[in-house]
Amino acid sequence: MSKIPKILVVDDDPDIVEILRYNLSLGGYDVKSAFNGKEAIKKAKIFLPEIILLDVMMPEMDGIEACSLIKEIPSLVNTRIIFLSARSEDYTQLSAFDAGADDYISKPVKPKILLKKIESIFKRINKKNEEINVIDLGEIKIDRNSYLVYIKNQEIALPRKEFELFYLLASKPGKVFTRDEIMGKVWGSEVVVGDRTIDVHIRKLREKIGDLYFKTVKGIGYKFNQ
Amino acid sequence: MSKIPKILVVDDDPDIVEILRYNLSLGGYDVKSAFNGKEAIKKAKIFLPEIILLDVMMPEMDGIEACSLIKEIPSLVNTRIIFLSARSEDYTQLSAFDAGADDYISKPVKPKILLKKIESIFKRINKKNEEINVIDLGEIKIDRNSYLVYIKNQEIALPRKEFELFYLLASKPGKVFTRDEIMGKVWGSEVVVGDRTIDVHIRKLREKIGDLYFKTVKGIGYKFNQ
DNA sequence: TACAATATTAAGTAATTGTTAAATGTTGCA
DNA sequence: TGCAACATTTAACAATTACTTAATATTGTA
Repeated sequence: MSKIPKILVVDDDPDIVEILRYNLSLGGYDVKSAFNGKEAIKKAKIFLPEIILLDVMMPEMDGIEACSLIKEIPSLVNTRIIFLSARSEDYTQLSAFDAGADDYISKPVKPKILLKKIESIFKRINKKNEEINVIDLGEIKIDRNSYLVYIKNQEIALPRKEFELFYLLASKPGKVFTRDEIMGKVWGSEVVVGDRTIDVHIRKLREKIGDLYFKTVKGIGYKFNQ
Repeated sequence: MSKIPKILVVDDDPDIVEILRYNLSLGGYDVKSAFNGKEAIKKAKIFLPEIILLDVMMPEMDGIEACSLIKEIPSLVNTRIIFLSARSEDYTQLSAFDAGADDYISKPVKPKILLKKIESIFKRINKKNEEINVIDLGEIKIDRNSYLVYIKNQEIALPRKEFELFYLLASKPGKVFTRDEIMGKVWGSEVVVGDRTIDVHIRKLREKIGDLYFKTVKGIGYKFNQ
């Protein structure tokens, strides 16, 4: 599923391009480069990178303009753009974000920070692609954006663990989730909590959402029934 | 609404001034010129140009100094300054941007590039003035141009951070913004401030805008509800 | 039935957020 | 420059909410 992540580096200064390219390659990314806005757009269309590192200041077409144009290309709507800026003042940031930038890094770029930032963006990308933010089962809706649950159009707010548990079970109605599975996905595999914890949370859901929806499968786990 | 855009050209070399003036006039701009930093400031105050083309190297007062001074004149805060530099080395760029420059063009100036850049800057200016700078939710209006908020037609001035936070939350009513998200977008992903900073700002907003609008989603973040 | 698994409570513990006031930074102006 | 006004951040503590546990009751099934 996961191929090598692609990054396009754009800066008019060949030295900077080289430094970035070197560090990113070491980080295991597939890197290509461009030296001005026009070239960047041309290459981006073909290369289809997940991330573009874009210098703000470039002759001919500056980064902000390039960013605006890139954001209008359908095949690149999901491409994240990170600005490289010489200063981190408000003006630049604002223009950058107006133009559709997703983040920025100030020069001089420190390799560690760069890699960390890139990594966190990829994490974000993958997370976003995996998760569907709204589960809609007709009578019941679960909305990750607002962290709300709607039962027959009535709004219910759930605490985090309850929400996550509900979200998990409702993601596949009818499927039995084992206790281990629930533990791993809602609590994380490193957390150690007692056996009754899950039961208590199920109980709260039964209280708030409705008893009938949650079926115990003794010896195995739980399932959600519509 | 749109009158003829005004540009002030500043260079100690009369030939360059003449070339620029000629080309910009052809491009349909209202052009005036100055031959040193002092004269530039004097003329800018009266002429109120949208853009100033400023040579970096000039006798008496260099472009960077002039730029700093211009940026301090209230009536010229929105004026964009473009540097003309003989070389595109990092040092010059850095100083220039520290001084508040918005862009630069390296000499020799190619007319086509110049006009394109000027055009793109005007585009940006106009875009900025018109565009998404106003959030209108009926009872509540948030105007980025004036940094003012209107609640039931009552005007409220907010400090920058409070404004940015409010603007962010109100940009997607109902959406929960995680603390990380808020941190990244309002404070910048490189800034490190304590945990309570966001809470304090939320508190101020609740005080000034209204308690009900801002909902805490414990363990996740905050959301704005209309 | 017996007993292992789950349900139910209430209470304890932990984590997160709210509230202040004071410290620190900024900015504009005399 | 130095002051004054304001903005921002911090720190300490309070309040709230979430989560877990422990004790006990109940249930389902071999």
